[in-house]
Amino acid sequence: MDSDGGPTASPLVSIQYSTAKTRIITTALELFSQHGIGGTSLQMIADEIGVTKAAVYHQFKTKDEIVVAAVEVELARLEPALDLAEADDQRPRALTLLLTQVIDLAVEHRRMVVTLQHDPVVVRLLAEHEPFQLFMGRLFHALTGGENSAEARVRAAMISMAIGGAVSHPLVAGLDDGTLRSQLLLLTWRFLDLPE
Amino acid sequence: MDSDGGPTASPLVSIQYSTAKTRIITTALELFSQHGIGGTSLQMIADEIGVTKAAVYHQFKTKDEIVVAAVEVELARLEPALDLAEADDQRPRALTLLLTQVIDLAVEHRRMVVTLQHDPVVVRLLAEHEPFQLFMGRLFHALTGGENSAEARVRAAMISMAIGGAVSHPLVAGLDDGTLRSQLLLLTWRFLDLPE
DNA sequence: GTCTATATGAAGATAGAC
DNA sequence: GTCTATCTTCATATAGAC
Repeated sequence: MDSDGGPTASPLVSIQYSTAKTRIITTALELFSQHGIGGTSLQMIADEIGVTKAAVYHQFKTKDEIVVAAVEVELARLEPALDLAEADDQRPRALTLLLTQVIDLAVEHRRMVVTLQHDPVVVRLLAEHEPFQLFMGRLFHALTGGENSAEARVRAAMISMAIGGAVSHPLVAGLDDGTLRSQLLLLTWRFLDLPE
Repeated sequence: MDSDGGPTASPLVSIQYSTAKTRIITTALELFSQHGIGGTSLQMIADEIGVTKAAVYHQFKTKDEIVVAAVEVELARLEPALDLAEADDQRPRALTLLLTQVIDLAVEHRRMVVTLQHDPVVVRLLAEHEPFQLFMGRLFHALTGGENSAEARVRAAMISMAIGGAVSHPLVAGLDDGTLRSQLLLLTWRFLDLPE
């Protein structure tokens, strides 16, 4: 698991992978969301695809590299919404836009979100991998509107955890996507005092 | 890791453990919060205490049993507050009481909360271990006030994840306990429209 | 309650052939 | 791009002595 110098840097922009790499990433994401990252072995990924471990290692030198690529693919989904929010100079509207997208994506990818937000391996990679740092910085800047008070920080932390955490909570497991989305929008707007 | 029939049932009331067991549980909790459960081996626990793996196995037959005991110890901290909330027939006051305690405990045990709320192993045990199920049922009944609408469910999920998730969020890592606690109280009250 | 010693399996990772 | 074969390390777990 631990490589010497950590994963090599790569930008957080939609990269084109070979079909073999793409199959591994897709499979890995599926398994990560089911078993967590620590609970997913390269053997499991290989078995699911129907190849050997060695074939997987031919595409990615370490497990960390697979995790980075997988997290990158998922995070990249937020990028268009983030770009839009940053381009908008009217604060409430930009925030509304961003959160709508975030909630849509979170609901759509329910099972994945908990891994991305809380898995210890992802947390470590987020801390080590500079492109992730920059991206999270942009995201939270957009969320706080540049404010840096204790209240702004706690509010941003709460709202991102509330959305990301709620979608995979047992209490809402029975709700269909539409209901969950509209309730999340409603309650998020109320929490942030945004115009509805 | 996987035992045949799952961990044996045991009630969620403060149980007295032998000093040897207590030492293992305390050490395990510390290591779990640092490395996650999957990232903590019995060897690490044994080394930290200064005994051998076999000595640990003498106290707990499987790793799952250690995890159950550890989670039980942490969850049990919420029990007095939950008892009080259930005994109170005035809804807003009971909820206020419960949440104040929850926030206090979450802030005090910041690093532990993320593991308890999101580690895949804990999630599995919560689903398998009946005493946990009952306890979480009580907790969410108290949170929703018995209401069962989609809005009540999403609100309860959001608020528990917002509190539990925010305390270990990088954005608030620099805040001292007092500041974090008061901001969480403020924002939680506002979110739930409770009297301040 | 703690130890030594050991069984068994699976993990991450590599070498080299096809 | 995939394979077989192999290496190393470490995990959970057990047996039996002190």
